[in-house]
Amino acid sequence: MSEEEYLKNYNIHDYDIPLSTVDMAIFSLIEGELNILLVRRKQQPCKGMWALPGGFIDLALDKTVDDAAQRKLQEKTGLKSAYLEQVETIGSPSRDPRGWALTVLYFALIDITKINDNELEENTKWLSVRDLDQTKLAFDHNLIVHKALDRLRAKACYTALPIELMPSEFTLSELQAVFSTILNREFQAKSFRQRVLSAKMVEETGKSKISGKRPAKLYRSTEIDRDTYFSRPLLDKGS
Amino acid sequence: MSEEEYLKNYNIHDYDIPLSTVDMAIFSLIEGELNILLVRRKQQPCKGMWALPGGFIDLALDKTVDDAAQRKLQEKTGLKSAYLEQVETIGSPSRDPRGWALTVLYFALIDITKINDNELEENTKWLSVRDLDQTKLAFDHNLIVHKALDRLRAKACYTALPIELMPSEFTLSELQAVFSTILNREFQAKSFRQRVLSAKMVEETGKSKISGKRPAKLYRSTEIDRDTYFSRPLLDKGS
DNA sequence: GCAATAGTGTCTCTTAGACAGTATGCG
DNA sequence: CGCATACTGTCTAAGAGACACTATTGC
Repeated sequence: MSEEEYLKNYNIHDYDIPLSTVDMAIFSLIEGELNILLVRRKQQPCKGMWALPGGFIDLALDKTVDDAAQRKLQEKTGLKSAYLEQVETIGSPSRDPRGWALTVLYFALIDITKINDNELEENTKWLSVRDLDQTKLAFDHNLIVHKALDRLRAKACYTALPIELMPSEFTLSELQAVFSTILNREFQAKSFRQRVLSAKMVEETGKSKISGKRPAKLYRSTEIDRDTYFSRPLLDKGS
Repeated sequence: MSEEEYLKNYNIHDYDIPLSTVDMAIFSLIEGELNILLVRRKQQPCKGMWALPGGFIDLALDKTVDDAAQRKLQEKTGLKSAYLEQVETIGSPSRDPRGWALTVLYFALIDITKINDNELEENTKWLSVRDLDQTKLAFDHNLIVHKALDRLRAKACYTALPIELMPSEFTLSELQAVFSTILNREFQAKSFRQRVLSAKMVEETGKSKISGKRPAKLYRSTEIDRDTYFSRPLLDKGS
């Protein structure tokens, strides 16, 4: 049989295949806390429960899996661009009552100041990651949100990824506070500044932020930051 | 409508969903070279071409995606255990002529001395990764094998992962040679030994390997190696 | 002894962390 | 001025790389 004949007779609906979704762990910083976006499920299954934003890959709309993630991000936040990274794909027959379900988990880091509150859909809320363990989410979302968090924390140890959570201009004290929040440890101002400056992860804007006390220089992120590593990792194995 | 009613009426075959596969980049060391396992496709599509081992997730056999990867590994190599890591999930409407196809890519690191050659299926071969670019593989497998290689190389910069390619006992000179092969750079014996020993990635067996010249101490991998980081990465950004 | 491979002593350089000290704003 | 926050000077310690050196085998 030729490939052509084979394809003519091939019908995907003849096979049992998993249902395929994308789930998004969308993180932002609100009042110094790491938050994650949740949506209340409007439809069965798990109707009424809080869940990660996500949904089926749309074979007509999505040219890649990343496209599906991008589309979900835009549907829920209105944002066309943000840092997006695939974390892991999880599948099992028991995680969705409809059957063997496979989901591609992404995390997104967004600058909360870019969000118009009126662009947020109804039945949508930000939850501090501190409160995650007291919140029962739909499906296995409690589990997978931790996978996304673990990835974010791991990457924060050796890259400047948390910069993606910042507004376009920020002070180094603010950035240091963000790393402290994510990694749950304190840093010395001297060595923190040395790290991010010598790795050229940020550059001066020339402007300053006047906030009552001594003005702080404002920085912006450079282009080269996503896969720029610290010369030594911010070891955090202990905590 | 209750969840129960909803599920009763739900039929996955009513929807257009991607076909879902697992692909395996199985690496081993043969004569000091990193090799990858390829199989010649027995069936349409791409019949007769060399491809990564892989196949459909079997909803009856596989309880997780990792199970599917594990099953494929065993079918092709006979190995029940090996280091297995999910790399990335790739999907698009064009990568498989049968339709929108989603594949979960894994890499496996195996100790070649554990393979019985007669357990290898027919139409299976090891290819040196050096020769990959001269070999046209089925589907987008040239592309995705590079994703697996990139992951392996990135992890070799900061973890002891290449130990998984070694036999159960090995000398530090041999291990150093493996890192050199993978990362394509030389290392100083002094600092290399210092790194792996101080990170407690290996321990002495008490035995020695007599290979003509001065005997070399034999080491085995410790339990803690997979996510143990070097205190500073083996920077390799240049090459 | 010699060749070859295994493994070490020691110096230098870079960088993280500690911590005290200086700088610059406001009231 | 005092206070708070921003930022720096300087010392110490750890670890990586360079490289010469020693160690242990077979022949």
